Amino acid sequence: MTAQSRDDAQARLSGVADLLWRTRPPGRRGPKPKLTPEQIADAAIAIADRGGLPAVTMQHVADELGTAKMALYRYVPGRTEVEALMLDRALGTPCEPEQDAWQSALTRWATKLYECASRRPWSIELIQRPHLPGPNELAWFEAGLSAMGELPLEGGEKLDALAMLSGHVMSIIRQQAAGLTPESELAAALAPILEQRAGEYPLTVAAFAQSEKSGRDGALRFGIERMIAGIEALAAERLRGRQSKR
Amino acid sequence: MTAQSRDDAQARLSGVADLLWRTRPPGRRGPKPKLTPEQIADAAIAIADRGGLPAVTMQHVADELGTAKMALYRYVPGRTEVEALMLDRALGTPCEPEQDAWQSALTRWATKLYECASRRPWSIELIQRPHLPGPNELAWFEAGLSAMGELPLEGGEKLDALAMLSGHVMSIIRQQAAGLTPESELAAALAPILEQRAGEYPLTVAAFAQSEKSGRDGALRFGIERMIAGIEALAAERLRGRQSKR
DNA sequence: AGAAAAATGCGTCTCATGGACACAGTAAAG
DNA sequence: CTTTACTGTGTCCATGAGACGCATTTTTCT
Repeated sequence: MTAQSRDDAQARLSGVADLLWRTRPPGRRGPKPKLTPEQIADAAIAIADRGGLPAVTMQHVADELGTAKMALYRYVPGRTEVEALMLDRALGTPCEPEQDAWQSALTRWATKLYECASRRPWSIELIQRPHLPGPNELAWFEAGLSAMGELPLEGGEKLDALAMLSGHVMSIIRQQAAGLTPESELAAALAPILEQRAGEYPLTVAAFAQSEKSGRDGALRFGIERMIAGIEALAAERLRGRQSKR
Repeated sequence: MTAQSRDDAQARLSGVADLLWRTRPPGRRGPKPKLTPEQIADAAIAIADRGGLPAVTMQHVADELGTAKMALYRYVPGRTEVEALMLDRALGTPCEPEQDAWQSALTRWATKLYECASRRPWSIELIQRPHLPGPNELAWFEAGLSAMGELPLEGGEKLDALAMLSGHVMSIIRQQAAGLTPESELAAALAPILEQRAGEYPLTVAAFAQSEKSGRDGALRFGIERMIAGIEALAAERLRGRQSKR
């Protein structure tokens, strides 16, 4: 990595950090700002909700707000930062943790994450690229850890567990956005290929046929349940180890 | 959806299908083609390996091959199709399934997938967007199903299990690409924020501290093991159900 | 009050990218 | 040897991110 590109990265990161975490001094002199970074983010979100992430261009955002494109750059260093703001606003604050067993708390956490993110499929595109997490993202993290309260795992393992669960949620949302429903064009294009080459992919063809017949739609739940069960097995193992040491 | 956009989608899909699944008639008259779609894909792969997906532009690919940009369009409808070819070539064919217990077979499958995809981080970016799967991608699928051979699950559940495992693998690769290692700029930018706001995110701070101290690096393995354990629990449940019915 | 300083709104330019189109050259088929 | 399908590529256009400069507006300081 060149010194140049490292400096660039640093500059970009501190720009994002300033916006997300508000280290900016409140300007004094000069004309009143007509906009705020938040308004810009909201406009961008509105556009993304209608036309997806690719529709979010500086021009469109400016049109949405009724200003000139270049005016936006007074409030936001560039497109990257707009996306960072969009993401953290879209995530929102996680809901309060109710006090119950870690199994149901974690399940609820993952389910809520799903509900929240699947309302804005573009948000997972953003969250899955390298980025500095914002306040809301960290709050979700904190909430997840809190749900695992008395679970007998190390800190690092809890982080891994959260990564596993959130990764699953996002992967499912992507899958749904891709439209692997039998009606989608994608499935329509794949069907004849699969049919023609059934010999080469016998298990795949069989599995899809069986899955369509029973009309399954529980990939999200299936994954969450298996993961919880897997964590439960580890926890049980740990407890057993503890007892035998005694 | 408008009729226009549906037709566009159809046309794009059939272009990809022709390339990936070779339904093209071999041309006869005229000059010999100087290139093949495969060469183009390989050039694009070389570029992506060096500079990531954004560096893959038609211009760069043409430069790499020593031809003019517009020459590429004789062999490939557009950028989308180049990416589809890149992906399927990058995936390669999955390795032969050895005959052993489904647990180790599935674990090996996921691990191989990891090794293969983490060599080319850009491939997960491609595989995670809506696309028509190519021969190699389907072969991986088939291999995964074959690994689950005698596992007492329905077809749909097996699909869900594969989605869960592959989702985890991809999520881990993304995480590593983002560089959440303590040396990365991203971590360096996050650290002071976390420190300053330790009060708001106590569990997060604690978990990261604990995880750094023990130097954990097993997120991939942790997830795979938990998932296998979770599937195992389900399988055991099924078998118990079967026996009690008898 | 008046001047200086600081901040804003935004027009203009540049550069990269994907892709449409046309035209000339080439090699096989009749 | 003409016809014809197919190839290589130069030209042109639309769209997007962003640098830069300038006029304008407020606040602060003398």
